[in-house]
Amino acid sequence: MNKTYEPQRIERDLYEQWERDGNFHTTAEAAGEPYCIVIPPPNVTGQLHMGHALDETLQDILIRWHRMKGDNTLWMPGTDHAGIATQARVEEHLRGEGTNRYELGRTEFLKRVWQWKEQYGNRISYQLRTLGSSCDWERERFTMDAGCSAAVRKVFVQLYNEGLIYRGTRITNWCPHCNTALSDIEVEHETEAGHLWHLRYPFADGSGYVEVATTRPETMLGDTGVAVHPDDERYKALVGKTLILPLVGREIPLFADSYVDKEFGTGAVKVTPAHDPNDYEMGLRHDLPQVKVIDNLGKMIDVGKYTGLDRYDCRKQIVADLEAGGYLVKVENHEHAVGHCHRCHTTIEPLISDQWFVKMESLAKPAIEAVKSGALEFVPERFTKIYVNWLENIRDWCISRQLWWGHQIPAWYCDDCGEMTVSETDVETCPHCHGKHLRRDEDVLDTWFSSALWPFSTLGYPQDTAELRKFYPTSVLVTGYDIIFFWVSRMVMMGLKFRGEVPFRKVFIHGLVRDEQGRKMSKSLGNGVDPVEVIEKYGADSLRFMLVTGNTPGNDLRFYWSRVESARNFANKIWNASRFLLINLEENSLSLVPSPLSLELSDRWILQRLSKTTAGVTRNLERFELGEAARLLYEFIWFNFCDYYIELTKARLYGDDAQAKSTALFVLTTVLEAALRLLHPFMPFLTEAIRQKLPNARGSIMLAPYPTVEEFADLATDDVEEIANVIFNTVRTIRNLKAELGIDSRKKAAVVLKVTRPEYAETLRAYARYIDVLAFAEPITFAETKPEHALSGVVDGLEIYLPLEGLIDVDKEIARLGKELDKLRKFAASLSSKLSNERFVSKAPASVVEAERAKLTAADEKVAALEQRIEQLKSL
RNA sequence: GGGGUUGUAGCUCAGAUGGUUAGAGUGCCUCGUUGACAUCGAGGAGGUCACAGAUUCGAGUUCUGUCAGCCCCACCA
Repeated sequence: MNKTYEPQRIERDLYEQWERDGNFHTTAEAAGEPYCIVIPPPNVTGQLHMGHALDETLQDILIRWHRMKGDNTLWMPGTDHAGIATQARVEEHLRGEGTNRYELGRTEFLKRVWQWKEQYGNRISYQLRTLGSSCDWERERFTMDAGCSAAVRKVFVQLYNEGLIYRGTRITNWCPHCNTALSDIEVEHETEAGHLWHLRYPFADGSGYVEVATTRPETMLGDTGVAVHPDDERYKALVGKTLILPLVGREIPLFADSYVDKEFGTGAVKVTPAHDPNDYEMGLRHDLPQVKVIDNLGKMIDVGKYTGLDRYDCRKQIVADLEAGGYLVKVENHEHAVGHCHRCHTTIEPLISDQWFVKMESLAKPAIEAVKSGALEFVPERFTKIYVNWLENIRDWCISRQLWWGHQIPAWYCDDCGEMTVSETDVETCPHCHGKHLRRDEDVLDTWFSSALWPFSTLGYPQDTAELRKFYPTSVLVTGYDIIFFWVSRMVMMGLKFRGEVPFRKVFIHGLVRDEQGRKMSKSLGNGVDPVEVIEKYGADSLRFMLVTGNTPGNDLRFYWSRVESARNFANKIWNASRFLLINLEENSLSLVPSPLSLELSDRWILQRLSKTTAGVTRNLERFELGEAARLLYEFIWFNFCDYYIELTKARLYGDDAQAKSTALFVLTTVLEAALRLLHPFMPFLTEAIRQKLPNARGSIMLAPYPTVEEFADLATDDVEEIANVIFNTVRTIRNLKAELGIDSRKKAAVVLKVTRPEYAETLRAYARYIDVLAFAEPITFAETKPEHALSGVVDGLEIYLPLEGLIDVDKEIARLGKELDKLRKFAASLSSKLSNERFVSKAPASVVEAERAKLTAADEKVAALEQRIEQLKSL
């Protein structure tokens, strides 16, 4: 066994062993309560980033914990076809080859995307493996595999038949760069510094003009009206008159609509129904023509000399021309929210086009009901509100995308009779006219449409499979807060609609991983840390431990290399503690179970601590407080087991008493083995590697039972924490005193103890050797008197003296003790004032009052001891 | 314009149901190479828990307000 833990040497082998042995796999028929998590499918051609690493780690912890608990545990893996992202990637690649998708044609292009998928599709799965993710890889799915595609078809057709999917001409968010429509949530609004142009629109009869204000002057080419508020006194008399659109010469009406805000700008709004969602609505209300002046690529069309200009170049030109024509009144600075494409960040252009939509209202209602009834729970709870608020204000979902990579919409148009047919199976003959001239709708579905079905499509839907019956609803969904709207809410709606039950009982939400400065990790900033690199350097366990500790559910966390190192140090500490045990086991080929078992104080203490740690870890896992659970383990292993317990076994291990030796080895092994099992969900590789070397363990740790308090009930019988703490406090005090005098911590010092609390006397005498060992003291002397030339300290129940004739500066010692005394007196005073407060004594629970009294007694004892001591020193 | 969230040691963060003299990691200072571990051990400095009120015997923890930061949602041109 090497002196340092080297994860690189073992992780791959262990993972392969687990996978080969089928440890990740389960069946619907297996024993145990079903516990299932479906993975948030990463982009099939993407690569692992820190966000995945966090997401996977949390899931793997829950999965491994439940598997060890004996549940029938399934972690369903898979990938997402990621329509726009993947298509854009391949298109970029084609550009490098000097071609494009239009040149290739749809069929050939799709072939290329599938090839691309074959080439890069496994990368992410293998990267997940390096993290230790215990997914049931035999069941790996893809959103465009046959089963998921069948699910998509079935759901689409049923929703269409029920009137919940419809096709319509609407104004939608359009990305001129991606050249497709987007749903509302794919648009990111950002406030930008822009301008407000005030323009003059003259009346046709020459009786002056109306001044309008706009942030987008170029759209004036498509204006078909000007609107004012019906109650606006400034314009009341003018409503109904005709205006002449500058530069164009078109006659447009001045009309009244209550949408207009009298206070904003001039109170008059130019109306461009084809290029603004609000204007579109007003246009419908007032029967205005829709004049389209911007095309799908953001270029001007059908506008004379402006035709072909990019929308922003056109803006400059228009403003110049308006100014030249005397139509520009003024330009103001104006901050306003502008929509950008969620993927490429291009400014969104609202355009009128034919799209497919899902009617959301009736689907949203049960999804809201699900959280109100408790069928679905968010962890942390605050995300419930965000979810409900979004669903309550939901608008129809535009699901068609003008892409080629994705689930093509199953709708066919007949060129003979003009009818449309929506069908689960491909249509070759028009059911209306029996014509053969059918064209399939070219659009594909929003990627999130298939993701919405993920919890049941991966379990076999539309087939009625054993898995679906066993594991649906799944137990927990683990995901970031950034996709609650995109994904979580839609899964809930679809799950309720098509399975009649929520897709998961709980949603465990986590935050984003940020860089050291708290910035979001992003490609463009180049500040992302590659988890694969972290794993190569420090091992998966260190990365996992770093990701899960030091933060709290739902909150963002920062990535620090120093925190990875700290986790690595922890791994190394465990490695070396294990090495210590293994070395000693080897040197003592003793029976592991001593007979009779003769536990001493330190054994009972560590077993008690193990039992309490088990309870704490379990409680925190149950509450999804994974970081707290990990912290408890860290403290137990490092501070209790390594710092104290291991040190205390050395006397026995290096001594001659075979039975004592055997007991120590037994307890060491028992505690370490249990701690490894407790830690396994967090650090799977290290714990497996070590446990395989232990004599009292067989089989993989991942299939071993998770520790319970009951497991240690026979060993951890009595609570010895109080006396143990007295001993440890004594140790700390002696160490302090030595440091005070500049004595090397490893240099042995003589120590005299004066026990003031009789109930401690016997135990302290019996275990005084613990103090020798931990504090590097000469064998302890017990005395009834206070040695004169000595440093002194007090802890509950005893006084401590380090006799150092000749080395003690009495005045300095008096001053030091005086300071100590002051602190104690203050503490005692605050306690006694609290206890003399009648309302405290009468209203606080008896146990609290009792505890405070005990503290006061102890403090008073110490005060008295210090006072005596100071008097004694003064009299010298 | 709504909603959420954060403000605790130099830095990053923990602190269930209100009740130890408020903790950890990291950084800093002083010591330390007898064999589990220098990826370590011992000790230390460092915090009026953003501010102001309220509730309570008791508030880092509950409530209200203020200030500061971050995030999400939203069709004022």
